[in-house]
Amino acid sequence: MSDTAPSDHRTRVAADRREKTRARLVQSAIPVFAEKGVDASVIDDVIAAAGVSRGTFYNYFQSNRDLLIAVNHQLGDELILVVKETVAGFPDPAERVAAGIGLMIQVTRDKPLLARFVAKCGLDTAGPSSLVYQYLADQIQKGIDEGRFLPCPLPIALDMLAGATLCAVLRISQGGVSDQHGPEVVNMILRGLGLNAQDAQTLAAKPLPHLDIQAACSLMSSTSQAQG
Amino acid sequence: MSDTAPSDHRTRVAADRREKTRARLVQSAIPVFAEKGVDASVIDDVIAAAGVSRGTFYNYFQSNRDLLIAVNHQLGDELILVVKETVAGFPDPAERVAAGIGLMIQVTRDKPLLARFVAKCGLDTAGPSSLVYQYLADQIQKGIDEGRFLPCPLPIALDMLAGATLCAVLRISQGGVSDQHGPEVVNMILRGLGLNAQDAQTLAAKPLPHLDIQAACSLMSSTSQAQG
Amino acid sequence: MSDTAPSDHRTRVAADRREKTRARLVQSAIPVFAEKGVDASVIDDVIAAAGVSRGTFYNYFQSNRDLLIAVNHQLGDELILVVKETVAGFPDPAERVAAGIGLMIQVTRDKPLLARFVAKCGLDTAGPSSLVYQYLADQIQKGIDEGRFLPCPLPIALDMLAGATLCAVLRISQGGVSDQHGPEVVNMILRGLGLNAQDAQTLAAKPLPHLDIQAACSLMSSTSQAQG
Amino acid sequence: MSDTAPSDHRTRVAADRREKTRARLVQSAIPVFAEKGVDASVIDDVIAAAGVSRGTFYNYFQSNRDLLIAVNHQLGDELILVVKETVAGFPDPAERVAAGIGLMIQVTRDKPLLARFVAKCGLDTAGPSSLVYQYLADQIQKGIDEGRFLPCPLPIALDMLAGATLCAVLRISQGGVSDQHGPEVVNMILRGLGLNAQDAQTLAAKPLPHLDIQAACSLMSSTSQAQG
DNA sequence: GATGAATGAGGCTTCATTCAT
DNA sequence: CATGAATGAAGCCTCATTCAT
Repeated sequence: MSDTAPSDHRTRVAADRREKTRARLVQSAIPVFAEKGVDASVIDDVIAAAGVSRGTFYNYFQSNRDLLIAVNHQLGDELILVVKETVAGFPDPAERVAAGIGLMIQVTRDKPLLARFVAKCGLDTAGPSSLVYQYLADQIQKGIDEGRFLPCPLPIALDMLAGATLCAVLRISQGGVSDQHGPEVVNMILRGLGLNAQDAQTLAAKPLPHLDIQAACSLMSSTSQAQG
Repeated sequence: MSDTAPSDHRTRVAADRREKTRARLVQSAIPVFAEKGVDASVIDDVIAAAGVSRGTFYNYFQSNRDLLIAVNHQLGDELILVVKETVAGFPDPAERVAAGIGLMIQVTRDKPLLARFVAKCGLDTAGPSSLVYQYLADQIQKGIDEGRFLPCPLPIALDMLAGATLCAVLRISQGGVSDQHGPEVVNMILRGLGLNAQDAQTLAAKPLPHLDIQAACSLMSSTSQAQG
Repeated sequence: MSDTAPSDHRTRVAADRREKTRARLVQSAIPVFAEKGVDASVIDDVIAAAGVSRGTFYNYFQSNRDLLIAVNHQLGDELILVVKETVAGFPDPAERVAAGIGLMIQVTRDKPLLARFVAKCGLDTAGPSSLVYQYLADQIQKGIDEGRFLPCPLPIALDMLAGATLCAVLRISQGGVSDQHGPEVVNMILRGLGLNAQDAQTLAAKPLPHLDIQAACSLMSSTSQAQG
Repeated sequence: MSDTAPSDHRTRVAADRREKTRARLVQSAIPVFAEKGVDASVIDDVIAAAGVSRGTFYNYFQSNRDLLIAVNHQLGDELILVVKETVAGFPDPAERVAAGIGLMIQVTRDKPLLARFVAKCGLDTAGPSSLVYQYLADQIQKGIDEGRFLPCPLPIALDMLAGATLCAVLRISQGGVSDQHGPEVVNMILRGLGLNAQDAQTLAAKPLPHLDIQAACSLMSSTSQAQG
């Protein structure tokens, strides 16, 4: 009967198991990178946290660096995707940017572990090849085209935006910032992009749309667990 | 006794030699940190470059970290001091900030080694305790008080400024940026701080004052040597 | 019962498949041993080449070593058997030895893979227990008894013979030897065994009988394939 | 006073220490290679035997292989040199070869450790670049030129000679050979090279000259110690 | 029988640091 | 003070072997 495709069954079961173990490793890696940084020796901690053997790690990742890339992909790209969808409804590119940055900062406020991860790994991680850069570049270009932002070379706008956000997250990860931190950062960035003070203020102060992060990001559950 | 004088002499000679060896070590460390980053294994390369023995290194620095701190102190603080003096003549705080950031970016353009060092070590290094942060905070506060900048929490302004500048330097360290890169960055930062577009543009476009960096920074000679 | 026949059939089919998989493994192992040597890590390469899973390997061989033994058996013993048959027609033991060694060297010339295998594994493999030693001992003893060879302790003759041949094969495996290499080696060995220079020369120069190696050795096909 | 050249003194003391440690490592390595073979993992045993730390090993040798090369150099080249001198007095190249091989075999009989080393590492070790090959090639060529040996390609003579000797040593290392083993091997080799049976027999039977091996070979003491 | 994920012992290598000279 | 050999903890990585499916 069900003997028809035993190899198919076995194959699928194996693939499932593989995927699960891989996910366990990636998830376990986040707090470790968050604590020790990009260049640290990480494998021992990760396999301990994931509860797998040393050898198993090397069945999935060739190195430290490989693992970091996987984590970045999952964290970074999943995050940007959900933010992107959430702000897609806004017709004004300036508002999309404002809400996008605001949401990013909000998420890191809610998930201290994530904040620390970004603080430790952000620069090495969020290189120009990442989705974040791609997406932001698009938005800024549109904003310039539509006359919302003042014309300027994209890289410079991106750097300002990314740099300011990164430093903000860094500060958040060290604790003790007010609820207004996010909006203030957004405000300043918008002015930098060329909005007048009034518009920047107004956009930055708008309530953020709801972000269903659990639904979108496989890794978020663990990050909140790990830090309450 | 008659021992006083010769002993003094010997002491002074010894102190001189001590200082020289220490300087050699610090200088040799810069390219190594610039190439390998903050967390890398560094001592072997440094002592090789400085031409001293392993043991000697530990006569001057207790550890890796110690050395990095020394390098940062020398590079960062010396740099900020000379910039500070150079821009002290401007009565307008906005212009002081503009010229200051412009000069910083200019220096990293002229000294690729320095750019790489900042790119690799900047975040770890230029913490809020550094002179840079102290000085900038002052300037921004004054700018706000004098109505040149829009009011905002200092940390946020500092983060934007530092983040944008750091990312700019990072980009410079990777090469291929135009001569207008610095001014554009300054322009955007000034707008972020609250200048209107016209003023920001004007200030950012002003020619930078001359910076006699050789005179001020003991380490600059080596950095330029190493990179032509 | 009526179960007898189908079960027999199934059994036979299963046994066939077993034998086939085992042969695939042994064959795949030859180039790996030839390249990496006796002590190297081998299993991964072998199962990859054979296209079977890790687990399957252990259904056939208990260990690395087991596999090597199987390969040796197949390669060594099959080879000696066909050589033995081929030279069985010669009445003169000296001629049997001459032709035997000549054929061995010829085969390694034609099959570089085999040469490399012998070069890497020969000493470990061709111990005194192997068929080769058994057979050669017989022949030499007969040669002594018939007065063709000078009397001497068998082990010494065997060592000289095996050592000279092994080194010759090693050299062949490194390439660049002339067609006369085999005959010259045989010539020298025969002299060592006690033939006079003239007889040695004559026997060594005789054309070798044809050896139908494909017919006799299950593994030869693959070895030639692998090396063209 | 003696303070004139303190650095010279220090330097020499250090160099002495270095040389001693290196020698300890090389010596300790011989029995390990002899027991475990060329390809084995050897470092742990060697450092244990030498009583140095893991790190120290890497101060002297980059790898397993490096160490083997050093051992070979010391053992092989020192041995060939002393043998060479010992037989230099004989005017007849055939006698030089006979005595040389005889001495080699004798030494391995007297030093079981050495025999086992050669047995395990000989083929990998005594490549054509070694002094042994160089020296033997010279002798054989001279023998041919003087008409003592029959003309033949040098590589073939070398291979026969080396192969036969190597196998003889292998057998010796397994124990239980008679005192006549050496002479018999020499006898057969000489015949192979083209001496007539009578001359070969006579030369092989001659008593060997005395070899003061302790005096010549720095490592011999330890090898005999280690094996009584 | 076949599969392949998981294992973990075993070996390798680096490098900050110490210390006798 | 300078030297540089020695240290050894700390990480890295491989691969023969097991075992649930």
